[in-house]
This record gives sequence, structure tokens and C-alpha cells, in this order.
Amino acid sequence: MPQTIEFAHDGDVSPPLRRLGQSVLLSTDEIDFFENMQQNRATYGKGEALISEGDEFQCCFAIRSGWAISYRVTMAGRRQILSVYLPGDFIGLHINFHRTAIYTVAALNKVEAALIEPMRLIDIHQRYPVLAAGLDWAAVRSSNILSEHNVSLGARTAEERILHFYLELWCRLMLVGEASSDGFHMRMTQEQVGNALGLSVVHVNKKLKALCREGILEIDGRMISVPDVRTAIRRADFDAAFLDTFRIANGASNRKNDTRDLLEQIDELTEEMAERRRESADAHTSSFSR
Amino acid sequence: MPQTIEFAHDGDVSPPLRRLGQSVLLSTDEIDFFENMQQNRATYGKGEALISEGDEFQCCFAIRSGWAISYRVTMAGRRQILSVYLPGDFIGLHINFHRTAIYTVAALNKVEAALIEPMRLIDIHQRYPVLAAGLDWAAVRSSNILSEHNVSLGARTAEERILHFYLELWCRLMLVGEASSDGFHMRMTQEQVGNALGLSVVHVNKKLKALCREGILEIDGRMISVPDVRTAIRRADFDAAFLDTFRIANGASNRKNDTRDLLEQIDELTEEMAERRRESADAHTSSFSR
DNA sequence: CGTGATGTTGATTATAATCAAGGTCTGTGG
DNA sequence: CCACAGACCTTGATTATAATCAACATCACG
Repeated sequence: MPQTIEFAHDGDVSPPLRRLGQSVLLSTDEIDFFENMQQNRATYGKGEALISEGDEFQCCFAIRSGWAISYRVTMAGRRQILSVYLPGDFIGLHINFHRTAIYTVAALNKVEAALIEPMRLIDIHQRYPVLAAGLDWAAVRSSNILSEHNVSLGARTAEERILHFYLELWCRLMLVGEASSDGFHMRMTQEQVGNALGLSVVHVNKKLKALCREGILEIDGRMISVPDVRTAIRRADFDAAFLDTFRIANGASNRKNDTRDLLEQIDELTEEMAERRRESADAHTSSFSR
Repeated sequence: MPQTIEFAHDGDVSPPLRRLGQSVLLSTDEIDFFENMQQNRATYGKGEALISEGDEFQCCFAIRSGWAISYRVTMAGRRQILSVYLPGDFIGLHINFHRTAIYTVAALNKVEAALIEPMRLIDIHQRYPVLAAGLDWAAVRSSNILSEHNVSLGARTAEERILHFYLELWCRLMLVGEASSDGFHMRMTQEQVGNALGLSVVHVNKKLKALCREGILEIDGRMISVPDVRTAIRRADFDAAFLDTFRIANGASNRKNDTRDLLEQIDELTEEMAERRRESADAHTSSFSR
């Protein structure tokens, strides 16, 4: 009940709350508490570090606007981007006790974040179980995204990786109302995409061009659109299950209808893919080796 | 206080408890509760699935003995191993609410696991905060390991990946008393190593041989040893920070001294590496682009 | 024994990195 | 208003890395 009231005007809701509200049914009490909790804010300019490798996590961040990335640099000097944080995402959840960061987090463009002290998180777990479940859920989701990236890096071709990555960003942005069925605004350079996908800039560029020539992607400056979602999903081996899009499709929301429809469509395609994958997995062998 | 008593005879302690005891100081109450919680057990034969992709997680697992892996299969038929679960590890932590698994978990050899229902986990979070913190910690660690694999897959050469992986397993096994400074028993085939590292069997084999020829690894059947830890760590770009080995080095334990010494030594080397990495990161540029 | 799983090796091919050079666009200061 | 610098994108040529293909060796086990 409180949900529909709140969601009647999505615009008044902070992106982090919107994300939580999608996976969990919050009471007005919890909503108030959570929104009030975001008073303590900070903004970061392009390239500025929110956390540096080796530092101690002082608190958790909830992104209210802008994009951020986490990355590590190998001794050979190669940079690996580990995750991309979009509006509504949390950074450093479950840092109840001080821990040193094993990666750096930096703003890709101007970022506004709410700072959430560890005490608050403990509070939540004791007093607001549903809200706590939502946060746990967010942590699990980010772990799932990490797993999916592992699959991309280890078992997909350059083309699949790139397409998969763009589809993932598109879906995640739609879920927080920052993209429509028309496409999305890409805020990473091709070099950064390469650093996320373990590919060189040059290779990213060439495959991107090839995808455009084939009509699978459309790129106009930094605007990305996907003319034929169905083939794109197939070509990318994209299975949206790891993003939990389906939960939203069922929940009430005043999200523009075309966006919701598209997400639903993607979920259906995902189902098909999953089935086909199960079949081929069976065909592989009875045991699990190879 | 209770900790030293318990740890006076490590052998009587379940591997999962041992792992938790390393990161958190448990009371006798919590220890009793946790050990009693593991009555409900199951064993799985080689290749048997603990969880299948698409299934709903019914409960969380705590590995008491044996090795397990989680993996996904792409539509192209490539298998990507996401994580390796060793004795003392948890699978599916933070599954308070039912979720469908996005990967399959299968036993590599005979596995004995304790089944922990979601209710128990909620119990723990309400009644045993320290134990809960230990479990949270374990979840964060497994996420960190996943991140490290991302770095390997995206930014390290085949040789580095392989060496890094072997060093990781060795350290993790030492932490639960399943390996010594002499080396460890490898329970994965080269094909499985390839599936974990995004490499073909053939390539794994060749690089492994090359590492042996160079005297960096010694392989006798399935026994692996590392003659010169220092160079191995350097060659692998190995930074043990993601495994939290240091915590143990400080804690009381009757682990064989040579093993503890070795872990301490590895942590020191890790520190050196981290410093050098920070320097080169600074040298890179003031801003973060490239 | 023979069969299947695993490890080993060389030859060939494919994929992506690296190198090199130029192009476009944007913001800045003269 | 123009010249310039810096960031980003684009393209072709060359090289390196790892995949694939194809045998064969070894071992454990029924």
C-alpha cells in the first residue's frame, strides 16, 4: 500500500530508494528513515576518487546521480575496471567493521553520493528488517553482476562481451529511469570499455564499428540504441536473470510503459535463452566434465 | 579467551568454524551454537550437483570436507568456473529470501556439507552479532576473490593467471590446515583450471610445463609445490590482501609454525607489492584516465 | 586387457594486442 | 574569430598470444 503511494511520484524518490523499492516492499516508516539517512552527502568531480586502494572504508556510499567505477591496476600497468556504479547503486555495503579497500573507486563524471556510516547499517539490520533485506539483496545483486562479468571475460568473444556490456548498462539504467526504450547515454570512453572488458581500445573500436555496420547497435555520439533487441540479445548471449529485472515488471510503478514493456520482453527472451542453455547443457554430457 | 581454548585443539573444530574464528572473536556460546547448527548434513559424490542453475536456493551450505565449484555454461557451450569452494567455505550465504541460482554448484570430489536453513541465518543475525559479522565477512571475502579473478581474466597473461590461481589455492588451503609450506594436493584437472581461467586445456598444460622447467612450480602427480615463493609471487602479480591472511597471522592458533611463518612472509611480500603498485599508479598520471 | 579420463606435444589458425598515423571535436587563450 | 592543445575516436599494418586440431602417452580401474 505505502509503495503505490510513494511510487505515484517516482521523481520525488531518491534513486537508491527506488532501487530498494523494486526488490522489497517497504513501509512508510522505513522509507522515511532511509530518505532521511541520506542527508550527509558529498559530490565528486570527474576522475576524483571516492575510495583509494589501500585506504580504509569509512562508510558506505549510495549513488544519487552520476556514474562511478571501481578498478585495480596490475603491476604490469594494466587497468581492470571491476564494476560500474550507476544511480541507485551502493558501494561498500556490508562494511560493518573497518576494512581496507582492495580497489579504487572513482567518479566518471560529476557524482553525488549519500554517505552512510556503518552504524546506520547496523541500525537498519536491527530495526528495519525489510529494508535490511533490500540492502542484502543489493549486495547479492552486485556480486551476481561480478559473476556475469567473469563469464564474459573468461568465456565470451570480444563481440559478445561488448554487446553484453552495453545491454547490461541499458537494462540497469532503465531500471532506475535513466534510459528509455530509445537507448541510453553512454558515459564511458571506449578505452574505459576496453579496461572493463579486458580488450584494447583499438579492438573495442573495431568491433563496435562492425556491430554498427551490421545494424545491431546504433551509435550517435554518446547515445546508444539497439534497433533489434531480439537479435542483439541472442548475439550477446545475454540472460537478464542476474539483474532481477523481472521483479520490477511485476511491481507497481509509474515507469513509462514502453520501458516496462521492453524490460518484460527482455525477460521473456531471457527465459527462452535459459531453456536453450539447459538443453545444450544436458546434451553436453551426463556428468559435468566438459 | 574461549578462542584459545578452542584453538588448542584445532582438529576438533569444524572447518567452517575455524574459518570464522580467524576473522572474528567468538564466544563459547556462539561456538556451541554454530557447531550444533551443522547437524543437518549431506554428502555429494564426484560431479554431483549441490545446486543447479535455475533452481531455487533452499539453504546455505558450509563445506566441511572436499572441493566444489560453481560454473555457468554459455550458449556457445563454453564453461566458465566462477568459484572454487574449499573446506570451511560457505555457499549461498545471504540467501534469506528464496532466490533462483544463476549458476550450478557441483562437487569436484566427495563433499560433505552442512545445510544451513535461511531461518538459522536470520536467527544468527538477531542473537549472535559477532557470529553474524563473521558470516558477513565471509561473504565479502568471496566477493573479493571474485574481483581478483576478474583482474586475472581481464588483465593478466596466461602465465600470471595460472600461477596466481595456484598461489591463491595454496594460501586458502593453508588457512584451513589443508596444505603446508611443502605444497598442496591439487584436486582440479588441467581442463578445469582452463575453464576457471578462460584458457584452453592445451595452453594451460604448456604454460604449466614451462613454469616447471623454470623451476617456479614443482608438480608431482597432483602434488604442487612452490620452490621459490618470492619469485612466484612476483611473477604472478600476487597480492594476498584479498584473502585476509594477515588476520590469522596475528591470531592465536596451533597451526604448524612453518605454515604460519610462510603466510606471514607472503603477507610481507604482499605489502611490498602493494607499495610498488601504488608508486606505479601515481607515475601513471595525476588524473585516472590511463 | 581395454576403455575412458587425463596429460603431453607439435603444427596450424584465429583472435586480439601493439604500433603508427591521422581525424574529429571541444574548450581555451590570444 | 582563429589557433592550439588535449581527449577521444578511427583505420591499416604488423606481431603476439592463445585457440584449435590432431596425435599419442599414461594411468586407473573394472
